[in-house]
Amino acid sequence: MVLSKACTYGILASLYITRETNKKTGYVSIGRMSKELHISFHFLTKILQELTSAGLLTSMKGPKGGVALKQDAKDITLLDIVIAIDGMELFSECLLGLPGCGNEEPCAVHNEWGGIREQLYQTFRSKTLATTTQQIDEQNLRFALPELLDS
Amino acid sequence: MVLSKACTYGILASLYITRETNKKTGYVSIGRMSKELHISFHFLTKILQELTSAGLLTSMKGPKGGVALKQDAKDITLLDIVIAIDGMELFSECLLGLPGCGNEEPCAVHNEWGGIREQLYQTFRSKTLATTTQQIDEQNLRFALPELLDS
DNA sequence: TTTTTCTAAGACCGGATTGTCTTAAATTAA
DNA sequence: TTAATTTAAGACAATCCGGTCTTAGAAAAA
Ligand code: FES
Ligand code: FES
Repeated sequence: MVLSKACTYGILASLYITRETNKKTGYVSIGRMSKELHISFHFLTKILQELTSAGLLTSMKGPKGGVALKQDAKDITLLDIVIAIDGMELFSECLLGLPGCGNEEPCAVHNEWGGIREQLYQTFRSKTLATTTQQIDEQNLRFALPELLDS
Repeated sequence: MVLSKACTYGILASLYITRETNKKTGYVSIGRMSKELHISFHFLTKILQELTSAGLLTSMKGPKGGVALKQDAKDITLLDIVIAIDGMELFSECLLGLPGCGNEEPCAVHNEWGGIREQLYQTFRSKTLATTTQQIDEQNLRFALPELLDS
């Protein structure tokens, strides 16, 4: 898996928060969010805490509490979220697992991987929460896990 | 990590076997290989068994035994090795972890990820053990883990 | 003030991956 | 035939990740 599950959940949750913020002001309840995205409440809470301590979200306890974007949606990129949860490794590591990926000691796939990795980086960097939620609305894109039906 | 550690070891080992085969004929000792690549002998053995049962390698027990390529080095691609160990998931999964990646129900990064994923696929597919070892020799590329120095 | 509704924090468990070890079996060499 | 060398197979431990649960603490509502 390219991104950890925690990271994908963090992205989906951030998009959800952005969309809710567009509708009404105030904090978004984690409980409600976990139900609508079909993500475990406690697990989601842990992930959002990471985003909060990374300075991307703010939180408020108590009734009417929840989480909210700390910055404007157009100033937070998907890259910010990826880095906050998974770190920078994806964008600096050798595809063959050799230590110290770089042009000094390239491995057999370094040339190709360097370019691909850069595209991945620019993709995340160019997508802000604002532009991405706009695309979701305009093109009816998916941004939530499906309801899991117990057999 | 994009590829599992087992998968990167499998690629490095396959390249090693190919290079040794170019020098002399016969089987390549796993014990010697594990020493030169600095990969745990038993772990490497397990990985090579997977490649053997996938039909990419053959093995022989006893003195003068070891592993050898089952097919010609120009007929085995890095993609064959990746698929044998990690499977096809990398090349079909949604970057945001949503089930059923496809054009019918795209997520917010599907367009970009689709192209990037395809480049990754074609990179592995276009590199055979023969062409890759040739590049390694011509360009002095890395293909082994560094010796780990115990502090 | 008291209760209710929330997030914060962290202990805890299960499964997958990584890595080690032991034993068995096959082949060669003495 | 016997001993040495090598892979095969699988048990086993350690670590990480995903996920659950419990308790604490803050804020609002009653
Ligand atoms: S050294 Fe391997 S990808 Fe850069
Ligand atoms: S649906 Fe997400 S990458 Fe294809």
